[in-house]
Amino acid sequence: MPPTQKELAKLAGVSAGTVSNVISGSTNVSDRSRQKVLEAIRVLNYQPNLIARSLKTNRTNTLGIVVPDITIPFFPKIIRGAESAARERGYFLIVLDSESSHTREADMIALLRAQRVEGILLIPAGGERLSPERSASLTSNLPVVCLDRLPADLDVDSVCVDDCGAAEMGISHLMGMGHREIAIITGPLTLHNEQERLRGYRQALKKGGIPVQPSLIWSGSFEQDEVARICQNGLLRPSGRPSALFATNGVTGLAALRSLYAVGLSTPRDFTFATFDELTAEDFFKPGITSVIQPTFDMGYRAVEVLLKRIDKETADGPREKVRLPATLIARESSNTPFYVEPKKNSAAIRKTARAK
Amino acid sequence: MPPTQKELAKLAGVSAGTVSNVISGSTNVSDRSRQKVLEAIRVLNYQPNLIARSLKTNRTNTLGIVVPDITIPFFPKIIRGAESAARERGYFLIVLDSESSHTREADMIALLRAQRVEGILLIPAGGERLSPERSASLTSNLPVVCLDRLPADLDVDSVCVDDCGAAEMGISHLMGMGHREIAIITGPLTLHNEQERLRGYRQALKKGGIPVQPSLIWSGSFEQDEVARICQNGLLRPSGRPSALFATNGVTGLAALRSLYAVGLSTPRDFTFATFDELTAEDFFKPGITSVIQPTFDMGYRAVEVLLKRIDKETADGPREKVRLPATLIARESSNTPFYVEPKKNSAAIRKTARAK
DNA sequence: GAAACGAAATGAGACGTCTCATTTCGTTTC
DNA sequence: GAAACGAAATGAGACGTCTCATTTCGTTTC
Repeated sequence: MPPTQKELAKLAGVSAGTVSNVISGSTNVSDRSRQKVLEAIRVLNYQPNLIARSLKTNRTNTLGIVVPDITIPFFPKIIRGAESAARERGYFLIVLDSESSHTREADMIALLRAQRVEGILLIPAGGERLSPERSASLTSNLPVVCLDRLPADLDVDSVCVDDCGAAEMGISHLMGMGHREIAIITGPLTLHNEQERLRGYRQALKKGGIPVQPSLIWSGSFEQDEVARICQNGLLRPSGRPSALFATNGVTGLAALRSLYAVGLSTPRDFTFATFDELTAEDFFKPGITSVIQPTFDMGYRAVEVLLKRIDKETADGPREKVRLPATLIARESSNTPFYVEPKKNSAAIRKTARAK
Repeated sequence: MPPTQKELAKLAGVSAGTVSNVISGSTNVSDRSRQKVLEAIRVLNYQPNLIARSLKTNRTNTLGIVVPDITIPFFPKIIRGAESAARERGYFLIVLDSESSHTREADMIALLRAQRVEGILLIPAGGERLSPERSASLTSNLPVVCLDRLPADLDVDSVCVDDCGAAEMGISHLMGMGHREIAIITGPLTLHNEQERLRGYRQALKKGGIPVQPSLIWSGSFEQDEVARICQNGLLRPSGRPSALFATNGVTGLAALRSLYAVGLSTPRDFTFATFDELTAEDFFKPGITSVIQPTFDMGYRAVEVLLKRIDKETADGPREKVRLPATLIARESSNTPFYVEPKKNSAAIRKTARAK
């Protein structure tokens, strides 16, 4: 059994209260007593029992983060940022994985609550929703900051990228390269951020005076097979293959690339491509893939800041924070070739690709 | 404040002891009392305070895992396996990141210890070592299972891949394709597993009757710049470029590929390549990269099994377990072209590459 | 040197839970 | 119906820490 303060007190020849005062840094301790206690700590290799302390102080100095799938590289990057901010402020961060299941997510939150964490960072799972009452009760009296994906029906603090604007930037880039037939493939549209990104697509087209074609909106999934099916369907549209494809997240984007490669199409030869998120080892992909990059570290970092503000009694009553961070576009080979459409000769548009060089 | 058992007792009209008996599942409770308590739990939305329970029972049902860098995809996969095994047995898993620093690793372990986790999975940080006494004291009275990287000076339970055998398999594969001048690039050789993989290299060459050339052993690093320097140096050897390169881990392997691409060399055109570990989105790399794949999920899963065996009073005294799991080789385009060496004509070997159609 | 004062030290009590010895209760047996 | 018995319920005490009211101590002041 690890040593306790009582044993320290005995060894140092002072009372247990004095030991506690030394450890918690009270000033009303004489140098002589402090030295004796510190010596005892050294001798017994004492480490405070944080569990007992938490029980008494009702503080755990611990935050929790629940992510949908820790094996998707996007999330560990956010965790890194969150952990950094937490540590700087003297908090621990417990990482849990909901495996993209709302049920499991509820379990994880209940667990963190039972562990008496002081607040939670939540990247909501996709899939089936809990009833609103259920999810409200899960987080009642517990500060929660949502990251990346925002629950439609919950009014909470949140940190994410300016999804609409970021998508618009990506699409504008493609339009700037001369594309007019730009398909978009999304993740599940039950996710709020996916909806926003789709909105950004519409917005960009509108600004560019290009009509939105329903046959170019491929509303998608995170599943490889499903994405493959969607791509196949999309390619079959009567007016032919689009010249460019934009994916609203890295998982779907990678799945789409795989599917298209599988049927013999490659970028940039057969289609121009850009995607949300950095595909891992992106600078190594041949060809390089144009990406809309989210500031993952900052997202985690900022989210902890917002959460701690909510936890702090002084500032807990502030208005809901909705942090929107800007994304960055990195243009690479998959999209940086200008694309020209010849003036219509007959009903079928004729496309040609001209390579600069 | 969340409701307590005392409040439950008041509402249900029974004593606090009975409430506790219901919650902890004792049998000596009448159905009538049990129903009343359960009803009270429902009404108050009671959740047990795990902190208070832990203080009393001296059990936390929590394990910790410390990884060097959660953003390296290899580690989250291990975490997934560990979390799975832990959950099945009713344990929670706290994930911490040592950021490859031994000092920070020590802090993380101290933290977990103060949190009174029941055991630790440790993937040791590289870099500067702590003194043996220090690291021994860190883990005294606390079950620890080391994963992947084994500390040379600590006798602990461990789970890792058969590093030597796995490397031998990779090298044999290259030899089987006709290569005789095979360079190996490693991570820091302070890591035990890197040493073992290098040993596998020597062993494979020995069995194949090929002499080991010091100029083909590029002892390396995880840092991109350092790896680039090492590759450059390696290429300058008097007897010319090796025909094949084997990397002993994914991080170094990816860095090496980048460096070589940067100087205009590509695989498989200019050199044959294989590496430990799956490079993320590997099936998407062009060309596909031959990999020695570690059973990451299983490693995490097995490690928790070993750890729990050590925690369980019944089996805590068993002999040290040294689990060695087999790796798998997946041959892809970067290495699956047979390579022929023409019989020596003069002192300088003439190489030629024949591509099977 | 007694009184006054502030600093230092003490020790009781509590955080929410579980355990276990003790008490209460209901049923069975003769 | 009293005695015996086992099941059910109770309540005191403890886990290790912190807090805070109280006490002790040492120094200063007149």
